[in-house]
Amino acid sequence: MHIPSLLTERFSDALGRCDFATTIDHLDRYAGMIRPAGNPKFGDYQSNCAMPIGKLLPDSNPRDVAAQVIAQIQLDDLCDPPEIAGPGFINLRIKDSFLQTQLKAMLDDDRCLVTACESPKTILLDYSSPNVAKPMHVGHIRTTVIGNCLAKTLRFIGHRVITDNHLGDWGTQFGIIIYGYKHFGDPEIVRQDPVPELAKLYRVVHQLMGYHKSVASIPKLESELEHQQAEHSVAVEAANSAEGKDAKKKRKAADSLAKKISATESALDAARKTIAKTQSDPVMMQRAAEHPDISQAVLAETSKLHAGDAENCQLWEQFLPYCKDEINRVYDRLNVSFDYTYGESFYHSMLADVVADLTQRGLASESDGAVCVFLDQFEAPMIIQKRDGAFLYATTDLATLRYRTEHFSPDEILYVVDARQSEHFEKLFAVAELTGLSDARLVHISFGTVLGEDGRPMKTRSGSLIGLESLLNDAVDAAYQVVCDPERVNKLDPPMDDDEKRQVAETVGIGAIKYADLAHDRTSDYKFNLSKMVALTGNTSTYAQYSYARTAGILRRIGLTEAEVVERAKTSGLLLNHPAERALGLQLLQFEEALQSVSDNHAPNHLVDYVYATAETFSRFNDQCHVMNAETPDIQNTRLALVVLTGRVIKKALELLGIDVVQRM
RNA sequence: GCGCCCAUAGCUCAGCUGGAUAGAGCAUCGGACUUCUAAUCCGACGGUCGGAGGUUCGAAUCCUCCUGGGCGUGCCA
Repeated sequence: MHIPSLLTERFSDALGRCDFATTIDHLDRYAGMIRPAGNPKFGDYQSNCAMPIGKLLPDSNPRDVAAQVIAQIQLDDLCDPPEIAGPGFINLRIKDSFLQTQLKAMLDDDRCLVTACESPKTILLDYSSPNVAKPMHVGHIRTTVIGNCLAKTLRFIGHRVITDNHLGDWGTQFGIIIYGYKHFGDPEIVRQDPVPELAKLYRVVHQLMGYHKSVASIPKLESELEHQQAEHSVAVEAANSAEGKDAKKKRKAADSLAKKISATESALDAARKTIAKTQSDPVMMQRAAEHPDISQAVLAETSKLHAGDAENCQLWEQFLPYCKDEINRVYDRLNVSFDYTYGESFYHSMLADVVADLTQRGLASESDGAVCVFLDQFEAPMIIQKRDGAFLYATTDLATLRYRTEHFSPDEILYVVDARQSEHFEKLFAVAELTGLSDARLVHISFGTVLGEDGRPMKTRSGSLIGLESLLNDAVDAAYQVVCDPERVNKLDPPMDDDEKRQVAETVGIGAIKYADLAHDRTSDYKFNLSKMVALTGNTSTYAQYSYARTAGILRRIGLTEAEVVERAKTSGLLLNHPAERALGLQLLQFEEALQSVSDNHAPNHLVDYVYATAETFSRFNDQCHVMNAETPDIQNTRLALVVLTGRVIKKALELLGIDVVQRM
């Protein structure tokens, strides 16, 4: 049920019958100018087509155009008589009888009256794609949650969706683990308890690498800082002695130097912290002394792996399943899954061929020892093979694109990846175009950064990234505080046992993080605020989940199953008597509009907005329209039907967002 | 230097691709529970949409410039 589409058809017909039909091009563009009414007093929808058409006609005005359209349009079954307002708006109010008929039909439809799209496409979604062997952190939330939501929504709309988690399973992080295992590992412990042990080995080697890197960087940073400070004082003097426009310019230059100084200072600070962390631990200090060239050694282990060294390949094969277990634990908890998990390693054998192919066709060429694809639009080329012969992620992405094109022939490929990589994707898409690698529509679904309270990318106090699991735990703990608040829980009969409490806390806590992420516009950064996310009030998952629980509670209380409610409503019919009933009914029929908008714009926040609006409309209904004390049986049946439909729609919408519901909370 | 992105209420954010008086949520203040869970509902307060021009019936939205922030920028991913 997509009411604007219905209205668009009617307007299309009407416009075609108007006097100006032959003089105006693209009439359908104007027919489609249907929007929800800006204000309830104007009705439910409005058409804005008369204004632009009026502008195109020399001896006519928008209100005349609107009058002519209204004279031609056939809307009797759908709307009350349309009204012209303001400069030429056509205001439309949906007939109650239409809403009632549709809601009745909705009772029998497990798709909540969302029709499958007419021209399904094959859409491949690339999302999540963490590096295995490395703990998942806060940065993985967005790609995972947004990708999951888009995949579910597009699939529900009727597209053929293929999800592929492009794991980083072939990079330096494996060199790290292999090195750690060889030097600090205990085969027995790894055998018995592989997942935490490998994670520990990763942390140890990573810390040692960080330590040496920081030690090496300090003198450089210090001299850089000195240099910058000298430059700065010169610049300040120059600014002070200059006049007019010149002074302003020089002042600006000085300010930009000051900014560079503070950046260098914070880099120094971070390096010192890293060093201090290792220095405070005698065991680690000794290891650091014993492994001075650890970074190079790790790279060497990685190269050996890539070159097919027997021992390293065997270790990689041994460790990979455990690393996958580790991330799968998080996916299980997030309730996220993929059709395919071809990691980077899967494409390893195809990389040389990609380079050879492009070189042979004259599209790639050697430059400074590296193999590059030069693109007119970009200053820097896309490098596909390093001077030392190693391949890069650009190479892997090309190989991946070729494989996906050959095996899935997708109409579209969506890459759900951080906005900071947009230039990489522009280049990748340009190369794909240049080389004819794929005819699919390639889209970078970019997203902003998760920031801390201070507006800086979210980090722990010591400067490291925040682990995803601990974040989830915090959210669940916070949710538990709410769920177990005795004042609330005591109202429930029968009382909640510990098991149910824990389950509700898990569902609410995980939901809170996902919901808050999806609620923001995909492309903007947002500040992560746990206490707001699990808050009891406002636009949170808690509110939506609570609304669902209320619908379930009403049915429980009245002692009827969904099927029984549906049966009753079908025999007695649906009559919208109260404004709150009507508002809720209309809201429920707008589900497809929300999903369409998510799909058109790859914008999950539009679905969040819809969920919130639905929950809000239900709360208002719940406040004003009592079900048990309804004046007549027919009124009660109508309200029960609305309760059931609301429950279904909220549950389905949350499901598409990747969020579960509970029966009571 | 070059490129991309951003600036909306005290705070956190929307704003459906140019439409009517710019909206939510927090926060603040004031109302509403003998009734299906008050995690609710109803009001009030709060904005020169960073600034200046331009495009037109009409601009937070499109164009130009300015200011202030963020990110990226030849061998990491």
